[in-house]
Amino acid sequence: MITTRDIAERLGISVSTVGRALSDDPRISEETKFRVRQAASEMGYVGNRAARMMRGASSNVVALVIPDIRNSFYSTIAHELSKNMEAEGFQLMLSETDDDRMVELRHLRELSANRVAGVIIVPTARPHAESVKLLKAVPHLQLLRRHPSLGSQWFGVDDHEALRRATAHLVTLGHTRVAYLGGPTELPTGAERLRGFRSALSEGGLPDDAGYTELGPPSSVDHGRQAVRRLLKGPDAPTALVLGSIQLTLGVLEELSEQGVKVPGELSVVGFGDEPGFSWWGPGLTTIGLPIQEMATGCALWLMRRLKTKPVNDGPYTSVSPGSLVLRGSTAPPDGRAPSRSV
Amino acid sequence: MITTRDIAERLGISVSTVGRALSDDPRISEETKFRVRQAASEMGYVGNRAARMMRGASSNVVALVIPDIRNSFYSTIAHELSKNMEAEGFQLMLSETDDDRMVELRHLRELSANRVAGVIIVPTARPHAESVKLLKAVPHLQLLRRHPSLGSQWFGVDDHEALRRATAHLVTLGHTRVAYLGGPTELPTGAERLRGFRSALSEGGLPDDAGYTELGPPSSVDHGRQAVRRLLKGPDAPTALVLGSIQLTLGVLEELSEQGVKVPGELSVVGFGDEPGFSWWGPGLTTIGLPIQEMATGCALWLMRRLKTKPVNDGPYTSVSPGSLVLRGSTAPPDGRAPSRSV
DNA sequence: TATCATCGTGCTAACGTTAGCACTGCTGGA
DNA sequence: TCCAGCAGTGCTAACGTTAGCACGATGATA
Repeated sequence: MITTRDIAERLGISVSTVGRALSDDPRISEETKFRVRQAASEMGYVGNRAARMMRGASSNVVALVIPDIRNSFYSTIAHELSKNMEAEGFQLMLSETDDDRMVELRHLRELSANRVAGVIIVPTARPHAESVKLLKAVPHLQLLRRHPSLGSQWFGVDDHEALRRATAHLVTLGHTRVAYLGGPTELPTGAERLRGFRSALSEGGLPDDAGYTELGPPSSVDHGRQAVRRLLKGPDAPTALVLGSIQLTLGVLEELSEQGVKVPGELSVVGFGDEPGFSWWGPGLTTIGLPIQEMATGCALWLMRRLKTKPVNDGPYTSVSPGSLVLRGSTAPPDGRAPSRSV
Repeated sequence: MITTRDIAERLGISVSTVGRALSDDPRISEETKFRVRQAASEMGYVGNRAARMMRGASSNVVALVIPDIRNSFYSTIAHELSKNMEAEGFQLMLSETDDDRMVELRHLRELSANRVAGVIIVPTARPHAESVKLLKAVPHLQLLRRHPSLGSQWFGVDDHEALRRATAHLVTLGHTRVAYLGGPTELPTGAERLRGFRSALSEGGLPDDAGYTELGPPSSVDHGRQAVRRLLKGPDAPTALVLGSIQLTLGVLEELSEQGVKVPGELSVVGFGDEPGFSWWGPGLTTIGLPIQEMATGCALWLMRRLKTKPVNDGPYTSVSPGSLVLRGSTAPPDGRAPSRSV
């Protein structure tokens, strides 16, 4: 690897001059700068950020810690972040936790060792104590999920309100046997979504738990398939279903397609998220749309500002986006008056 | 930030001893090791990889340079890589080029400055000369696309064969007006896929270009929609369509759904890739399945081995996976004898 | 008793870069 | 004529870690 020293020796000048020329220091004459740049380019010099960091410069790497990049929700987040940060000269480190707190911890250790400038994290349900410690030493931001021990910088969705609206839509249509399939209440988002679901039921004068609630691993397509199979069994099967996770929605849609369940005739469905394919699924999936891009851009801007300016305004910051109900064909009154169609 | 020096001072020993204790050097007594580890843990010491790198250690970061992480093909790749590398103690840096060679160059500059240990890249059509230079200074691996100047380490799909088979399937069904919609021939993959398409037509005794070929930006869902709109206009519209990119496929499916085109009655369709949703689109999309996981794992293993062992076996290496045709309901003979259904 | 290997530890230099200070000529004002 | 000021450059130290060498103490061997 070529160093400033190599350039200095070749030009017969000092390393200081080379360094200053390369950083466009006004004290260096234009002629010297030109010669240095010329030589640097010819010799293929690339500055060593590790060395620069040793002199106190901060890294230009921001880490994104998420459960699974294959979840298109997170890949959209990653894309938006990457785009915004590239413009500011930052690079993105990607760490997948698979919702495993020990994997999360291992990643955070590595990220700390690499002295990343900042971390955007979708934390696991109960982060390890050491993870908390490591995160606290770095500017960080929680995304979607929120764990009290990780501070109050948080960007997320109003999960309660989103699920409340989705469920209210079904209740208004006249459904009384409404099921919910979502993530475990161990996750703050899971708890909030379930709460929203129940609020809507209560407001509609329905019992807030009639045994139509299935909770489980939120990132498992397979679990979605199995759970919906269980829900639809039996004489008192629900006439409507609200979902609380993208991956579960994918599984449910696959299963309903395969079983040929008539939607919305036999079952009305409200999905979670708005993936490519949701619009052409059966009669079109009514779903809870999430402002992913806006959130990601918000995160990026917040963190960039936080990293550029000294830690001035590090007070609590939360940004809550509402989510919106996208109405398509998969919801109708329970008696099936609306056109019903097998999927 | 806590350093080995802080630990040394607190324990009244030298930094050398601390360093050795932390790296489990056999020369240090167990008692000292214990005290050092204790102190390090208490004080929240995290080794500084930048400093370690200055002493010649290599970084533990591998970069993945791709057009767009939202493309689920690439997110699957990223996931598999990340998983495999985490197990070996490596971290993943994510760089999106958006198929822009200048963005690609900027990323490669940053990656070089950060002294990444290796790079896995899906190169743009014509990488910048400086990009080539930068890549050559680092162990790297081309994925999917292959540019001659970037060396001969390459993992990819047999695009020619995949498209040939897909097209042959349609020709065998009796289609004579078969259209292709894919990426530009500027991209090696685009060229190969088009060649495969034409091979199948020739083998079936059909003219290998009857004006049913549309090439364009392969990552643009919108372009897919527009292109299929153009293709279906006019009296001699094709009766079958083969696709050569995932994003284009997504666009085409959306457009066909919206326009209510009968598939496979009016048009038989073979998609590219196998996304969630392809199975429930209309009658089920017949599509070209890609061995994404296998490829990603192959890449990861190759690069890990390359990074662990000294640059011994750096000869040309290519791995070609075939791809497989997934038969579903979207293809049928052109006269529409098969059950036709509007999507 | 003298010599020597062994164990555990300390000192120092080096990695590449940058910031502070020092130095050399030169110009211009007193 | 002398000195202040300035432009342009060089020297040196420092960042945190690690490897090479050196050192003192202990126990074993001749």
